[in-house]
Amino acid sequence: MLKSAALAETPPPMRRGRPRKSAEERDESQRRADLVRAAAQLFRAKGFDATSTRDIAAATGMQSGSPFYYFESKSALLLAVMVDGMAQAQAHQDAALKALPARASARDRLRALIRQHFEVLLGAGSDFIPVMLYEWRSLTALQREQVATQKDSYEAAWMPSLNALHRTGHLQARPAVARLFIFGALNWTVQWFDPAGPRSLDDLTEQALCLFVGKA
Amino acid sequence: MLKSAALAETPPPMRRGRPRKSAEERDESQRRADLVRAAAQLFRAKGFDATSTRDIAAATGMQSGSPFYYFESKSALLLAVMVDGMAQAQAHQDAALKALPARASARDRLRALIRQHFEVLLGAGSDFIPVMLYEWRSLTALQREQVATQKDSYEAAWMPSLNALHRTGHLQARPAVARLFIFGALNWTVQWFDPAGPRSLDDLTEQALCLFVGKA
DNA sequence: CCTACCGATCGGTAGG
DNA sequence: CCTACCGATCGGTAGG
Repeated sequence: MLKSAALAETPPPMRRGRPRKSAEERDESQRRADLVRAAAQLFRAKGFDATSTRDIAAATGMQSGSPFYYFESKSALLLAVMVDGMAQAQAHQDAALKALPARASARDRLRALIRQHFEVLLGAGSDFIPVMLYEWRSLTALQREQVATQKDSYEAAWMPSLNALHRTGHLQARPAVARLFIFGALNWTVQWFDPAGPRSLDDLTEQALCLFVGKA
Repeated sequence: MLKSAALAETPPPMRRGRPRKSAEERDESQRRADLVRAAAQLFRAKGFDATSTRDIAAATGMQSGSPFYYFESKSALLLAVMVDGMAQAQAHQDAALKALPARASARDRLRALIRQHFEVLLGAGSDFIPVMLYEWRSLTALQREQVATQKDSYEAAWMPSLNALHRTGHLQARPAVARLFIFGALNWTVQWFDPAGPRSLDDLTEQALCLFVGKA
């Protein structure tokens, strides 16, 4: 039962009543979350294939066979990293849009989207999305569909802003292709951005905005 | 001797005199090129770690141990793919720039650079550069330096055009950051572009140009 | 180049 | 969750 929940990755049921989980349940889901976090970090640092389930176990303080108590396969663990990551990214994006004034301009909306995307991509402890971007290949076709649905919904939220900016002539490429190029430009930053370097995420955001839709 | 040549990856010496290579030498360098091409294709399709040297041997019609007669390690084979790929890309880029009219505008120069980059990235049988872009991690630090030098030189050729377009106000982001974003946008196309799809490389080029520096 | 082989590592499982 | 283990695969080598 725990194992199938791991696959479907639905958040815990959140019933209204008081005693939600026994102590053991909380322990188990905590251990499970530890595994996902350690996996995300290792997959990002060394790649999926180069990371052994023993590495992940050790990073979580377990013995070699124990991750398979929580996940039915190494690949299910990878899926969990991606699904959790996309769910977090979507939540952040929703919050960022909701925090915007109702009459914010398309430019301001795009800025907010770019800024929060950088946060999720380059912020401290953000290994989930980079893993999703660079380890597609290691998913089965079925798993890929599942994550693709989340990704499509995440990216679709950008289209209203892009369409509006295209209408006003600020975005000069066709919005559908522009979206692909823009995500490419932003996602590629994980290859070169140095959090310890001189550039801030705010600066990066402003430069990206200038590049795609010009100044002011 | 063959092995060290494989590491340094210098093209065959090309002496002036007549009998350049014996038949065996030509055979050997042909077999070597076969290995590099097969490796590039497999590394791209399945990734470096998921490709065994046995896969590569089989794709070249050899037995399992034979690739090690030509390359001292699997990693040396990966390096060869990248070094050969960058050398080809650089040659194409030089040719594309030389084919331009002497008084071509900065916009035309950038268009030519983008167009030829797409060719090298997405054209038929172009597995070398995608491998270089997505298998960095599998190189040793020393190997990485070697390829980085080639890549720096390749990308440096874009700066005059970007600087000029910045001066005239067509490129609104700082050229140094713009270059990073632009290569991200272009390189990311290997993730989504379908050569069998409706979009042509010419169309893609024009849309990219519009996105970064606007129309006309 | 092939044949035959080695040592190491890996994902995964049984049984508790 | 741990212990103990299996079968498979892999990079690489010796010896011709």
